[in-house]
Amino acid sequence: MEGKKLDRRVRYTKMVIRDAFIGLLAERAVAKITVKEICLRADVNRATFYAHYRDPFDLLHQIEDGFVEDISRYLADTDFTGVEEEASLAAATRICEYVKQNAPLCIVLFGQNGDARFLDKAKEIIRLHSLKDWFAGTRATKREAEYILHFVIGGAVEVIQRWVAGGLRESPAEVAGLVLKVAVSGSAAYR
Amino acid sequence: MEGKKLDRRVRYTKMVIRDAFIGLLAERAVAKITVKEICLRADVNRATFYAHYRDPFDLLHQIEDGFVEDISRYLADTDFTGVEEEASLAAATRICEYVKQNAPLCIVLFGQNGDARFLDKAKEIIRLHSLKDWFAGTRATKREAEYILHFVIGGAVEVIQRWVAGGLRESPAEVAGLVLKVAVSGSAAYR
DNA sequence: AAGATAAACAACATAGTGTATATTATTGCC
DNA sequence: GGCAATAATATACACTATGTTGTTTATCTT
Repeated sequence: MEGKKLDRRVRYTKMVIRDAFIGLLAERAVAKITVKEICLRADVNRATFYAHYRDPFDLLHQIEDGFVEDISRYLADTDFTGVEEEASLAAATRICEYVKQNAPLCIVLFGQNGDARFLDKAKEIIRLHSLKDWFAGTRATKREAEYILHFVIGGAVEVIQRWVAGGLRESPAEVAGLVLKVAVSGSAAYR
Repeated sequence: MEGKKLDRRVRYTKMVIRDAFIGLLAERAVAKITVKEICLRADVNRATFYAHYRDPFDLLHQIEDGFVEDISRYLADTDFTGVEEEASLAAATRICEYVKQNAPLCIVLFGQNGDARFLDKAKEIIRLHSLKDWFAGTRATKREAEYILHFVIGGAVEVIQRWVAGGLRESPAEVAGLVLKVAVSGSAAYR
């Protein structure tokens, strides 16, 4: 995406702004964070912030989009051929692994101060990567099938959120396994 | 909750402020809405706004909490004795009915400009009303059971969100039925 | 080393905030 | 109906963050 390598100064500036912002985001919501604060913490001139971002929301969205792009690429890089269910499990595990690897960022993005749009973006990515599998061989109507897909992804993301909030105590494989099991067989799978 | 009857003037003022705010919320997120705008639209003095609310977030949270309280009371008023699954279906249907009855408000609260915390509150309410049922007779560990519950509620709310966003085309009973079916038997129920 | 580019600095007009005061209008109640 | 209470208004205020601009300084690329 980023066509050319950036000037070291730019990279540095963006990094400190980003870090300062994420630090603040751990404390409160974006809406309560001012440009002034970010710059004070990052030790960067306010005009410099405006040279790179429109406002704190723009910054947040860039961070979010970067995350979504990364995870999307991460999934695209993997070949999920094989039995449908095995492939799905592999994909789910891989997502969980990515989350675990990027824990510090995920904690704020999925946490109390993250915004709803990010979650929607994340869901959409997962949706796109699992669509083909879920639509194959269903006897549900098209509309039902869509609702089911939304249900499953909504549930999956909810679980990942809880997993992150709880400190990532289970392994990625465990979480993925549970999610997939419930997604396929429902809560009855545990009765 | 509201102990005493309010002065007519107060009721009127709160109503116009609320309406003006919801109108604005249909256009953009809370963070982008100013007190000034709300007052201009509501034709109310700015000082009057501050007499009732700290800021637009406070207003939003009051609206959200009112919604959650209402739905909570709505559920509490209903007796859900009977077969576990029947009772769950009745509760789910009732929630969907409530949403449909309050469609204009739900569209903004569940919509693009709603905040993540509201969804969390809503999920928590549903959780509290379904906890007893889901924890009964499971062979899952406690931790697994909690994840499953979160999964199901996350999925259910996701479906309701889509249902609202899509214009409430299905009946409450249909939506509730689909949600419950997937929750219990998973996507495999439709294979 | 030289030219290019980005950051720092400082200054500015603007807009919204939150609060306080005096004034006017409406309400609830005897 | 009249009156005390209370809410809303009009207005003014200091304050803070915003977004922008022009200039200077530091750093990068070649």
